[in-house]
Amino acid sequence: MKILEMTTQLVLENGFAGTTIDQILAKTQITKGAFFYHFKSKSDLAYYLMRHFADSDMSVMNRVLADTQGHERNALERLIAFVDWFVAEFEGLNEPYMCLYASYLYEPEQFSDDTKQIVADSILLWRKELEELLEGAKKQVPSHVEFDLASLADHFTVIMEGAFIVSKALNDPSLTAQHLLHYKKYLELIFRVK
Amino acid sequence: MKILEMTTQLVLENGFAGTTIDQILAKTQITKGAFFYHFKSKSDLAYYLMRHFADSDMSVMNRVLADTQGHERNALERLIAFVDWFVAEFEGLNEPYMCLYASYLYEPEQFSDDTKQIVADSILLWRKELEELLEGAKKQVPSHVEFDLASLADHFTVIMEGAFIVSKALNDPSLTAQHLLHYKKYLELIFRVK
DNA sequence: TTTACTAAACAAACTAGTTGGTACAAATAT
DNA sequence: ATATTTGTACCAACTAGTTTGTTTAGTAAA
Repeated sequence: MKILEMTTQLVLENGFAGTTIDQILAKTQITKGAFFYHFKSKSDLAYYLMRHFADSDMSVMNRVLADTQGHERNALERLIAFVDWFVAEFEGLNEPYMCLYASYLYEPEQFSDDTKQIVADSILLWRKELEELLEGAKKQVPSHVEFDLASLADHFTVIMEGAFIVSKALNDPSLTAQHLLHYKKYLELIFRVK
Repeated sequence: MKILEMTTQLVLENGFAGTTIDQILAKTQITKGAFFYHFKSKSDLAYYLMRHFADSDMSVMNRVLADTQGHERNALERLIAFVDWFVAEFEGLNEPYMCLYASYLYEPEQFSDDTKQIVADSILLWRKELEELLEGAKKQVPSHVEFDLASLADHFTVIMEGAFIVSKALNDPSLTAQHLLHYKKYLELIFRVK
């Protein structure tokens, strides 16, 4: 929905508490009446904003999983292709990407448990899917280095989120892709790819 | 200062825009008169809050740099000892650590350029010091893997910041140390330790 | 006598949310 | 086939409460 997408932009710039309904009205060109027709309250908006963001995020993840399914015979190649997709995606940006999960996590008192649960569930879904990719690679190429599957899966998300922050701090969008390449290199070293 | 430290806690829970001066007065047990005696405005507070946080951060970094100076003869050991210090530090926490840099970066419109510059400068100081540690290690143990010094230095900060977020999302303080151990393992693989 | 406050009242601006209405299309009744 | 009702989507103006910041008059101590 247009309102949700435009408001997400405002929230990423001002924080949720720092975004006023009047700002949303000015940006989306709707009236207060229309706003409260669609949302019971500002905190109701917070919930739908996060649902929308998480839905998009999950659908990107699933699309990339589907797109890399062609590599089925080679699990390690598929894992690398998955990471490469995001490298390419973030190489194409000309301003730092920002994530609504992180935005909400840095003002947690503003949100209901329901809303925060969406964040946790989304991150656990990234863990689950990456864990499967890693497991496949591990079976195919028994690694000489020991590692915990879930933790190495989370490490992808950790690097993404951290890269968004450092990119933003230094106003250098290219950093995100660079740090994903470190994750890729780490995997290659673990699986002793040449 | 007591006010700055307590207010930082409030800001990390509510965001800066979401923290009211009345909340600060309630928490610090000072009066409105005292608050405006110390700070010209709320945005003046934002600046001193960040200065205080960055000063603490830089002094931790410098203390750990000094503490690991005993390893001078072995640059790689010193680098690893530096990382290990933070692993130990974050292993000892029983609630997720949160960083004011990230907090400010996720509501950038709330702050003056001066304030945001402190964040950028601090991150660049981490880069500078880690770059030197990495350079020492590289000279000592010419690595078989190619890497960019600045980027691998930033990668430490990236992993820290990302780990704070994932720790917070899953409410698992132990994750931060785990992900720093991934950075350590990555360095060991790059420098073919073991 | 300057520094560091306290207590309380106050104002101007802002903010979330309400109210009472309109426009219009689809469903239902006559 | 026409009239009436119903529901959806919206608007403009208003209200109640909050928030930042000021002011004033006074206290305690170094």
